[in-house]
Amino acid sequence: MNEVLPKFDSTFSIDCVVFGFDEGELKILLIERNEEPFKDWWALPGNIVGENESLDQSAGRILNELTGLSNIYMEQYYTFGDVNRHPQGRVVSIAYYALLRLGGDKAVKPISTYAKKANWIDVKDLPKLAFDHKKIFETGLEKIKRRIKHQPIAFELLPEKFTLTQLQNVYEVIGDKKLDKRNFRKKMLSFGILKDLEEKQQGVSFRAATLYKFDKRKYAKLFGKEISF
Amino acid sequence: MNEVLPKFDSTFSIDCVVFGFDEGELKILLIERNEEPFKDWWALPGNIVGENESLDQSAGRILNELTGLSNIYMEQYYTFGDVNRHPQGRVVSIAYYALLRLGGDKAVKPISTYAKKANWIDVKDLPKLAFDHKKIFETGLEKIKRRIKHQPIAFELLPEKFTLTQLQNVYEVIGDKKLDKRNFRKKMLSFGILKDLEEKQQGVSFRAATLYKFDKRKYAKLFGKEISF
DNA sequence: AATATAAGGTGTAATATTTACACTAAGTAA
DNA sequence: TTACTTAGTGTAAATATTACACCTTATATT
Repeated sequence: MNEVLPKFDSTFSIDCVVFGFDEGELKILLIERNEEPFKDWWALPGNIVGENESLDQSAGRILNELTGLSNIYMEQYYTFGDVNRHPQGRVVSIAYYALLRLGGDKAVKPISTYAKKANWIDVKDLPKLAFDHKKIFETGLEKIKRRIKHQPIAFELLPEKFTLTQLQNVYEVIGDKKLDKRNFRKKMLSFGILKDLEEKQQGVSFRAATLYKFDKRKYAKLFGKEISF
Repeated sequence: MNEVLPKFDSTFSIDCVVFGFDEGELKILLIERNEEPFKDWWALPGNIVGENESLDQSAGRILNELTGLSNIYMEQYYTFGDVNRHPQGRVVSIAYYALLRLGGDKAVKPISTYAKKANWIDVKDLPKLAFDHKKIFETGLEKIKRRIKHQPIAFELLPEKFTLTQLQNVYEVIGDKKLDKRNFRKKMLSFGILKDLEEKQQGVSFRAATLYKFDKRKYAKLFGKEISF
């Protein structure tokens, strides 16, 4: 930065790819737009960054307005800045993905005041999206596909207590590949980052599975050692 | 984006961490600032994004102005947007790392008109940096440390024709860890992405090593298979 | 021309990891 | 009691990783 700050018509926004996992399906939250441009189109939730907000704060706010939840797991992953990506002017958009637990106790219902309509939609069955949101989504999906191989993000998509089969399911759906049950369990348990809760699933037909939770402390101690799926 | 675009005093810039590798040392390009704020401090090369420039174009331009080179390997890796990161107003900065070949035929000399002074400085011996550039640098270094394990970016730091020892050196310096010569060669060659040029180094004292080049076509064919160091 | 020097280049055995594969156990529902 | 559905488990073969030391080759020196 070698000049005094020049100003021209430009601004920046956040767009969020909010992933949720439910019954073996990976979904994202889409909203139906109420305003031009792209009125009535489906779009990623997003908004302009406030004057006194950091990017992370802004993303957190958007997610909170949309879901009522705070402390959602969230990572910034790429910034989209093509000149003409927004028909009304230069808008650079910083993209975040968020991961959240759909299944389990409480289902997440998008808050209707945020947009005309908001729905969970299976990533395999997405409608056309406004702006360059298709590209933003695809980049985000690629990102979590890579990241799940080396970082413990799968747990963010599951309820706190989960079964090994559920966990395997997350890996299978995101990696788009069936995995061997015995090998999956052996490897996953070998990392030593799961805590056996010595507790069984409730309210299922048929044999109940053992519940586990992700052990953050033990994961932190791996420091440096790579986990790899 | 649900409103008409609001405007307030804000802008965005690009900052670049330009890595170069030479004789076993990993360096970055720093400039000495000529203006307030942080006059006379060392900083990452960067600039405001032009009105009609995409982010990638802007980063390319900055690197071209600085080095005279185009087609430098470059990746956007993170966007920094804390409210007070720039003392003169809200500036969101999109960070890129660039990798370039210092060694070999032609040394890269930073162009002096770009800044009062520009130097290659060993990453192990960096001065204090302006703004939040230390954090930007550290994030970038982390990024390439991770990325070099799974993507063929090491070659970008070497001349087109290189020896296996030089390549091993890149991995050792970036990974901050000595590697076994025989194992390194075995594994690297096993990927089948290096082309043996059947040609020897010139002008070295002592036994000349075989030269290789990175074979992009073969790498592209690996599609999906992961390379892993 | 003989010798010293410095880096290049190579193989193998021990260990660890990954893969492929199929049955029994447990709990629910009819 | 039986049928159904998912949970849970072990082993052998193949592959990948690690640890490790010496000879080769080209140049520089005497």
